[in-house]
Amino acid sequence: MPELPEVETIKRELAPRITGKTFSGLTLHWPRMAQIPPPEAFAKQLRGKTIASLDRRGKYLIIRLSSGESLILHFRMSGSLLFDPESQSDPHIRAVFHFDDGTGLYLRDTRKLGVIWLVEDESRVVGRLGPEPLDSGYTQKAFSEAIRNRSAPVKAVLLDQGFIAGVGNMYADEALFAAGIHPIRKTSSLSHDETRRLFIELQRILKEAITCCGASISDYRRPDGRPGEAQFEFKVAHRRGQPCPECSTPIERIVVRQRGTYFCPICQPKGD
DNA sequence: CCCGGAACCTGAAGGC
DNA sequence: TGCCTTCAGGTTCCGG
Repeated sequence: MPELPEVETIKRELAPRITGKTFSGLTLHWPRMAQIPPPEAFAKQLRGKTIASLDRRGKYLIIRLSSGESLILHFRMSGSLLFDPESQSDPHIRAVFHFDDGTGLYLRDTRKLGVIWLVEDESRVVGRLGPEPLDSGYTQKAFSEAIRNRSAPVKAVLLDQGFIAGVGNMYADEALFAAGIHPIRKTSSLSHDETRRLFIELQRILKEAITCCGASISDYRRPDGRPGEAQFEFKVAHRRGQPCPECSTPIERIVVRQRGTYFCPICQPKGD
């Protein structure tokens, strides 16, 4: 599931390979992925345009074109963006972005939930996102003040893309474990020290996952097809029943806001 | 406003 | 072994 570290990895590894290339066509095997413009107009609008730079906002990959437009992709649950893959007839390839030098970008997405846009105004797509957790301008003080103004379970607030951009299920669980906070604690009840620890640990977890090139727990792959390795650093995420690395207590799984949530009942006390 | 739930999807896993 | 059900989760939308 591509979250911030996975999309950041895609951006970093893809940028040197495709910057400067010109789109010559688009094959949409699953047309419904095209949001704006509609599928029948997408290829025509993209053809002939050149890639100026790559960027990321939250879990969105932004491919900026020299025309001023932006090609934006969201991988949702199972998407990967492969550059000239070995198996170009893979049945899970849902779209192919062709370049005029014969190379191409292949969007592989088993569950067909990924979406793409081609827009002049990026804010139509990413305009409601909250701050970037690794933005140097986003301070621990701003995070702490904002999160204490909410009253929902802290896990739910971390997943709210309008509160903070790019944090998904895996890294929310890892950050809460590292900060020693139970996922269903109300944010309004968190102490100043707890919100400070949460901010610091969230940043550390995300940075380390980027260093590991993301987590390949299911379909996610890097543009060259190799898996990431951040999943080997997980202490609670997807580790139900396995011993906590700190205290050996079995990791538990509960459901918070319809999402599987992994935590250590000893290291992350619920309190009252 | 806030929350729960459904829908979108398919492959894997679990139950009997 | 095999059929059927459930689950997985990012986002959006709908209803209470």
